[in-house]
Parts: sequence; C-alpha cells; structure tokens
Amino acid sequence: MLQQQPLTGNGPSNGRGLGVSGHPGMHSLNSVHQHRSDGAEPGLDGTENGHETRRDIGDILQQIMTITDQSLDEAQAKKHALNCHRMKPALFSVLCEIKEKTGLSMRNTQEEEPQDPQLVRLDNMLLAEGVAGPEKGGGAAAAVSAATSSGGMSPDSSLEHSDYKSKLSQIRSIYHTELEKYEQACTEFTTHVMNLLREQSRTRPVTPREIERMVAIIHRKFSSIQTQLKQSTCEAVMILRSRFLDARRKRRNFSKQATEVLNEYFYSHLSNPYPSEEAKEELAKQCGITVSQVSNWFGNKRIRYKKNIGKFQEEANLYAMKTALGARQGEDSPHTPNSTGFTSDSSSPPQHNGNWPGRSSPPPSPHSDRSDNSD
DNA sequence: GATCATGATTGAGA
DNA sequence: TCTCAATCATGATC
Repeated sequence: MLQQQPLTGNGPSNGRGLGVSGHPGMHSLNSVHQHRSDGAEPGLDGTENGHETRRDIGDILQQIMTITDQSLDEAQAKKHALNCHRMKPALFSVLCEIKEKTGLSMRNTQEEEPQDPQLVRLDNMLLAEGVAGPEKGGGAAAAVSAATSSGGMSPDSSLEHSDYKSKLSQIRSIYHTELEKYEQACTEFTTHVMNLLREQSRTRPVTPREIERMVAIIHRKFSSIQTQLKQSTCEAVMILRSRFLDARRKRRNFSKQATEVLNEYFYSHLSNPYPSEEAKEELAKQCGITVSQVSNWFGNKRIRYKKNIGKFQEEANLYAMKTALGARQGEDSPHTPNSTGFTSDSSSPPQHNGNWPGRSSPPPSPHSDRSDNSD
C-alpha cells in the first residue's frame, strides 16, 4: 500500500571523512557530484566551481528556510524551483544520511502497544449487550429474561420488551452511525497525511516506516475518540438496563390468576400460613413468579390480614367456599379443580384470630406442609 | 390529584 | 435465615 519513494542514489554514507561544513553527511555531496553524468567538476575543492557549489548550497538552504514565510503561490513556485535545482539530489542524499543516523534513536520507540484493557472491557460489554457485533438481540434477550425471572410476566411485559428493544436498537443505530463516521474520518485523514508525506518525500526523505508510524499515531488518536464513544454508549445501555430491570420502579401487580392461587393457599392454610420451601417453589411455578416473591407475598398477606381481619373475612369465606367446592368436586371426578395442588386444612370457613405462632414459639414445623395437615 | 392497594425493601429480633 | 413490622414506591381507581 505504501509506495516506496524515490530514494535511489541516496544511500547511507560509507562513514569515511567529513563533509565541507564539517557535517558528517556532507561528504555525500562530494560523492554525488563525483558521479555526475554531465562530467562537470564537482567543486568543493577551493576552485571557482567549488565556490559556485557553496553558493548553490547556501541558496537552496536559504530557500528552504524561508519557504514557510511565503505565500502559498510563492511557496508553490519555490517548491518547483527547488525540485528542479541541480543541487537537489545531493541535498536529498545528505538529508537521507542524517535521517539514517537520527532515525536509530526512534526505532525502539514504536513497539506494539498492548491493547487497552479498558477498551477490551467496553468492547466485551457492547458485544454482550448486543450493541456491537451482529444484531441478534442477545443483550436485549438477556435483559428481558433477567427481568422476567425476577418478576411476574404480566400481559404488558411484552410491551416493555419491545420498548426496551426499540430503545436498545436506537442506541445501537446511533453507535454504529458514529462509529462509521469516525472510521471514515480516520481513513480520510490518514489518506490525506499519507499523500502529504508522499508529496514531502520529493524534497525530503520519508521512509515507509515513518509513514507507518504516522498512520499508527493517527489511528491511536481516533481510537481514543472511539473509546469515548464506546464509554458513553455503555453508560446509555446501563441506564436503560437499570430502568428496565429496577423492579421497584416498575412494580407490576401479579396476575389475577397468580393472586388467586396464592390466596387459595393462604386461606386454606389459614391456621398456619407458612408454606414450606417446596410449597413456595410449587406456588412460584404456578404463579410464574419467584420464590422470594412468594415469600414477600405471604409476609405481606399475614401482616395485613392480622392487622385487619374484619376486612379480609369476606375474602376468607369466599376462598374457603371455593376450596370446599373444589374438594367435593375432586371426590366426584379424577380432576381436582384445586389448582394449587396442595392439600387443604380448611374445608370450612376460616376461623383465625390472627395470632399465628411467631419466631419466639415456632409451630411444630412452620415451614412444612406436614403441620398444615395436622391441624 | 387524592386515596387505596400492593409488591418490594429494610432493620430488628429470634 | 426467616419472620415481623414499618416503610417506600408504584399501580389502580375514583
């Protein structure tokens, strides 16, 4: 890709002798002039030709030194004049030699840098969230599944999912647009700089290694901008995710069916409404909620029932009747209408004064259904 | 917007 | 670790 610039005839010095001005590279001027095909005297020997050559060198150096002070048009014209100057190959050779020497010090400065760990983290996160990489909804699906596993699947949860997905897709779209812009800008800028270096290589030696180094610098700069973009994209995803997953912010009532199942169990075990771990798991499965949600529900229910038994009496009677009806139908048919699948300890209207045994005097087995069936 | 209902959280107690 | 009790935060209803 990188074109080797015309550096022929500008090889390194053989290390012998000093140039006219005492500069170690100046002897190249001699060598170049000694091999001039036009057969002219190389000068630098104290003769008139030598004086002329010095004037030429002085002239060309002066022109180079002052070129930046001139207008663009003047500079262009001067550049052309310099390119055609008869001393240009010699000067070029000297510059090559100097560069060869000074270049040694920077050879070890461009070792391959290890990949930025922060960038790796950001990349991984964007990939996991489904923002980077192929669009497959992986991150969205993960977030959705996490949300649904921590809460009940309400009918409008699919609406939330689509909302989350559309917002994530927006973020993804913005991210890719910006990324494309950065990459395009990087490419354009790199091409521009490379062209500039090629142009400059006509008047000064520019090695391919130098061009590579410059390209690497440009890429590093653009990479840091990309890191910022990735960082802000990650933040946006995190905010979206926390909003979507924050159960407290997005509290949803359990489905009617789930509440029915829980109430049924509660009132049919009113004398000891402490479901065992297995019972909780079964209830959770039936209701499509988590075990901890079942525990929360029973905790709240016990407290609120105890606080206001009168208010819950009607509800209690209703569920007791349902349970009794279910039990009777269960005797008539092999299919039990009792959807809880648990045995009932109360086929008659609930009789409870709200004083369940507390932790201070626990029931025989407050976390086991065995006790439920014994009372 | 006020009020009630309800799921979640928190701190204390056993 | 579980439960209770208080409280918070949000949804539902009027």
